[in-house]
Amino acid sequence: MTPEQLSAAVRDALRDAVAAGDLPLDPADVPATVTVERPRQREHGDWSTNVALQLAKKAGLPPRRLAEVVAARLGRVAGVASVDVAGPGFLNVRLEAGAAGELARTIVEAGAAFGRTTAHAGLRVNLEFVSANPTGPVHMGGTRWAAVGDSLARLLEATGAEVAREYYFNDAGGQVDRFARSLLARARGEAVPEDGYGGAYVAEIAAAAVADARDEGIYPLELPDDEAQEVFRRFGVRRMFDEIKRSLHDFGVDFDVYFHEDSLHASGAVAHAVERLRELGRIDDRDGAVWLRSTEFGDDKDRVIVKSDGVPAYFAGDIAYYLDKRERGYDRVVIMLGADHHGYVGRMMAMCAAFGDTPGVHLEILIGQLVHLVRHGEPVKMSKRAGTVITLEDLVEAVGVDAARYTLARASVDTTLEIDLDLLVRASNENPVYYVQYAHARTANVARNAAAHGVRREDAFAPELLDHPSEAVLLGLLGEFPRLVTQAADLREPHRVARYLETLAGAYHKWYDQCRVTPPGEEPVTDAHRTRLWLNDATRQVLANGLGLLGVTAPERM
RNA sequence: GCGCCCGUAGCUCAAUGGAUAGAGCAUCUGACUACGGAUCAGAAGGUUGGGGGUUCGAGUCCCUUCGGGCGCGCCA
Repeated sequence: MTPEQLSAAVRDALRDAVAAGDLPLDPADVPATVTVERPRQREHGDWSTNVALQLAKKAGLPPRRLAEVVAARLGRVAGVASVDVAGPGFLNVRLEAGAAGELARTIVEAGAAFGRTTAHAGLRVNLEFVSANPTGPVHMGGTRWAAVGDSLARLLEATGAEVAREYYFNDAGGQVDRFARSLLARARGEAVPEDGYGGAYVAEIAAAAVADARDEGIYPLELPDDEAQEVFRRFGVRRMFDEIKRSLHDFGVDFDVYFHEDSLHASGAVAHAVERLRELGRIDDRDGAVWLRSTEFGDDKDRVIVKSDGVPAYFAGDIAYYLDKRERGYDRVVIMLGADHHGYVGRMMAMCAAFGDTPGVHLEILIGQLVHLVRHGEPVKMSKRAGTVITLEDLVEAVGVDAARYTLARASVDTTLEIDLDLLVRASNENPVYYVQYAHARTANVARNAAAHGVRREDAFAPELLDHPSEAVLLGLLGEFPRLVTQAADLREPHRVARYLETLAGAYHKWYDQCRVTPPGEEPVTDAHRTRLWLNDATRQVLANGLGLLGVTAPERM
């Protein structure tokens, strides 16, 4: 019996009790879906619901009385072994071993599809993340978003949504000019300007840009400053961007769309967006500039979108970009930003409302806290100027893709994450990812071993034999997976998947320690062994599916 | 000054308003001549920064206070 089936059974018991006149409730007050959860304490049963506590006030009954009425009816449902009323009015349900064990076959037969839902079927989501400027390699903040964002995309896809992963390539404006000047200086063997970019990569990119230009018959070092700078801007940014794309690809993250800020201006999208806002009456012309009256939509001040010198402000690009995404047909525009950009949220939401959309629905902005690095017990000071930035590639080189992605994805983005580089490098085997991966490798090993000893799934499936306490725990966790996926997608919290996998891996290791799939020595193979192989393979499937949602490999051997 | 995020075990972090706040690491004690010991069993470790409030029930919601991080431009 799945939790969904149990939830429906509780609801039906409530409805029947109301219809029979046993409960003084309006039928409309019976919730369509009753929340069923796994109690923390095992003694509280396989599943628990607080529905009696929630309905007590409406029914005008003490919660326990109401719970007892439901318990009497629920106890007669096939597959339910017992129902207890506990504490202030919780209903604690125990399932019969056979009803619970059936899940093992359900999972094996569903395969990779187990955990996929239709919760967001039909929803078109545009998910923008990383979007690091092409003036340097991806640093830790961007790396965190790469891991979390890609995982969120996978989660949304698993719940039926159509997701576009998008990267906003910020190639207009002053930062890129400063980068070009730095490249030029390095190519000439000079020091970079005061406001420029340091770091060894600048010289490397500069050299590559010179080579790329030469291939097209251009020799920037023989050109006057302004022309040379333009050459470095063009070739240098392209090189840098290729580097960024490659490092993300090696990290397992590929984008569907790389959107160039430049193109918004070239295509007239900025002008189009301003025109649209003007039609809607959201625009003021003041002091020679064009303003968005964002204060009418909750912003703390109005915002300039075209400066008095006629140049669009940076914000104009974001406005045009948002409108462009909406016009491309996305129901949800989700943008992931670092905490250092959270001051931007107010004007973005105001802009969304100014277009007549609903902030928080059509536009969603997820703020992730920064990643702090520690080495030798001291915070690592990072400076783009000094070139002491720890990059995505540094992290991968230190611990590998799996451990890096897992470490970043297992914490809530609300947490300012602290990563100790010494610990990560020296004790990388202690990363929880190995605990989970080892559980998967172990399931594979158990299956190999079973095959070698003639334990075959197709010979028997007797779920009532999965009656060991560790099997009840394992089955309960396996049954939670689809709801966990939906919850993690709804809340935009991929870290819940990682935490779940750690719990599942723990339950599996414990089960492995207590229940054998292959009989020891010369003992005969029984239906219990064969049925446990189903459970082993079901666990393997869920571990693999879960790791897949995090973009982490599920190894057969370690 | 205003705004957002955070404060939970020695450390890094979990916990839809639910029952006795959990993992990993670190520390200590145990377990295979049995499917891989990257495992398992156990011990120890907490006034969830402090104080009020709402609720049958608060780490979670509200108010207040302390501490930390980040932001508040006709920069991008």
